[in-house]
Amino acid sequence: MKRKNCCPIAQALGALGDKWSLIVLRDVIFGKKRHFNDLLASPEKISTNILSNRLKTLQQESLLCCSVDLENRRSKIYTPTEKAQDLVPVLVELYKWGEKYNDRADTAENPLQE
Amino acid sequence: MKRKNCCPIAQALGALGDKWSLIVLRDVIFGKKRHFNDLLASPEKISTNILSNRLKTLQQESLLCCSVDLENRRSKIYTPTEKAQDLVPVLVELYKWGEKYNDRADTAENPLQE
DNA sequence: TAAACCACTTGCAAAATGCAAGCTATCTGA
DNA sequence: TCAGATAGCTTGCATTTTGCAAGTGGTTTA
Repeated sequence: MKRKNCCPIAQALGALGDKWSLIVLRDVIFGKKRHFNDLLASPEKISTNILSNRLKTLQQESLLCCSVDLENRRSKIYTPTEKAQDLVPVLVELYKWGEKYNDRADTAENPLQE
Repeated sequence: MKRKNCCPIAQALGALGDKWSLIVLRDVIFGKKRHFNDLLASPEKISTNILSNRLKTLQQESLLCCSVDLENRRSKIYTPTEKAQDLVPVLVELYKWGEKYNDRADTAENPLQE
């Protein structure tokens, strides 16, 4: 969603305010996932067409860049840009909030641990 | 979207990961908007049915509470809960990110100024 | 008491998401 | 060398969410 001429929060949500973008970025940034199938394997069960679409739009937003794996040419590598790395504080605050109000945060996985 | 047994980020996005929830919360928290028509008037142009639906789901998530304006009984007052106030750091980080990567942050409104 | 106001609801179209199957290029093992 | 496996998709179609416009029903104001 294009949201020019509006407040920075709305601008940010124009790029990130959907069901999957921040999940994908979480996995790329914290989970260090780099391949399509890695991202597919997340517990949130994104489907292939949505993931494919999200990877495209995130590249268009300059949040991911894509390169070919030199040792395995059928494989592509998705890496977060600096713009994506700058979302770490957002994700950390989301994490803290989710943890505080999550019914059972104790049993959940923790993607922030490296 | 219910997302039990999953990471806090996904949990948070289950409540907030749509096109409008954080916009509404931004206006209630920073814009101090309290009435249906105030929220409708935001520059992002939410439509009445979506706003109505969002106000319901945000109440179900315990993010907003609703009361009747005692001085004007046709009017309802929506106020943020503590759970919603705890989103301030998330919104602030989103604001900073949006500002950094916004084409024209200079001309935008600033809902964080009170 | 008629008109305006506030907070919606309804109907319908368009866009996003979800599921399953299939497709193409690359690679691996016999 | 060639059948099968693998990686990264695409396609088709159903369901859900969003978007727009018009209408509704109490409340208040003139």
